[in-house]
Amino acid sequence: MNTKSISDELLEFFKALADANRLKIVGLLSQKGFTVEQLAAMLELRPSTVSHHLSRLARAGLVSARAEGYYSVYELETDALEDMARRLLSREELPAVAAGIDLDAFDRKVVADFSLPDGRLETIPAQRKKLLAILRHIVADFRFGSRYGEKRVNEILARHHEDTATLRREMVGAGLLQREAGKYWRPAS
Amino acid sequence: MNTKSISDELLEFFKALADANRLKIVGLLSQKGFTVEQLAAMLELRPSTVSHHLSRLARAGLVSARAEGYYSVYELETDALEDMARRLLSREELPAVAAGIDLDAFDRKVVADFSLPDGRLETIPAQRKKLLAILRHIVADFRFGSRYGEKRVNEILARHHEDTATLRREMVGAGLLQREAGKYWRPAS
DNA sequence: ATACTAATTCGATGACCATCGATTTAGTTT
DNA sequence: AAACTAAATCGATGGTCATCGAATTAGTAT
Repeated sequence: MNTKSISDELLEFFKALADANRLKIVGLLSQKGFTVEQLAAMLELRPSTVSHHLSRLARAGLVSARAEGYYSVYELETDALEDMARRLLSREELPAVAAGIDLDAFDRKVVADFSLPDGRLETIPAQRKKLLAILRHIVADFRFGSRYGEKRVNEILARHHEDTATLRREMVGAGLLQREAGKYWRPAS
Repeated sequence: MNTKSISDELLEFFKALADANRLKIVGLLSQKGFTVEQLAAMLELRPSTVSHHLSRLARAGLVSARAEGYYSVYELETDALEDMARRLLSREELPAVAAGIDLDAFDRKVVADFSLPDGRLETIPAQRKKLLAILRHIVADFRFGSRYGEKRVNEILARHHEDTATLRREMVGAGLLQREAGKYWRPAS
């Protein structure tokens, strides 16, 4: 309600400029101010249409109106435009747009696709990317700092799939579990 | 056909980013490369939809694909994005968008609105802005460098409207004609 | 106060396009 | 070669929005 999110603001900005006639309006206003009538004549549009475009540009903060006698003269807010351009260069803005998007959604989808109703795996995926997603899911059953014997490891893996040998080998291969002297553990990070 | 105009290029750019999901895609790709599948899972869209979005972004030069095993990994073309942002700051780009737009269209429309079929004025506009448009039109009948007597001035003005006194006074008031010692001329510039 | 005028708002219409499911394509693995 | 899979393409559908004309508003001039 109150503060508009960064994404919304960016979106509003791009949508405002994503129209040929609005781009032309901005181009014209970059030279000097114009009235609605003048713009309508130059663009061969109806004043009502131009008014609509100007209000969209104004919502995005790109233009502002100044009353002058009969007319209202519209002018370009060059500062707002430069601000936006600079923000695009800032390298912090774009990642912010993706903030809040669940990066693990893919893993979860893969797990769901390969899981039976009881939570066990129907099959072990052959494709590398999906196998890794599954393995990342399984490794959550191991605690950091604990050391497991091979028998205990197999018990845990068996909750997901009977082929514990394959799972164990892949877990180690992917670096999700480490092994030394017959003991397994989950490496930090 | 050959070269895409500056306006078209800018428009393509803005339209590519004027969609919430495409903005999110750009935000995600600003962190690392992703496959169509992964993006689809994260955005909760169908792969075909994501593919469509990516092709639009690619048309605008904002992303590119790299084949990797089964998948094609999409990556952000950060250079293209920075180029665009810099162009927006350049202060030469926007006026170029308006290039080719007829700045005199307003004047011509006013002249047309107030002219009778025979080319003479129906009335002299009361509004300042429109009166000036008419006067600028009429002054084209006077040559630079010539000096006109009042009688000759009236003859020329009478081609447009019978009230030559008003026209003459307004022309001088607007600075379109200058007068000294009973002679009139059209000042340079 | 009355008349006039530019601008805005409103309702309707048509075009564009985001999205989907189905199909096809390109490329990989066995 | 055959089987498989991610991605791309296609056709259909629904929603958004540019555009217009008509009605309304705000503000100026007579």
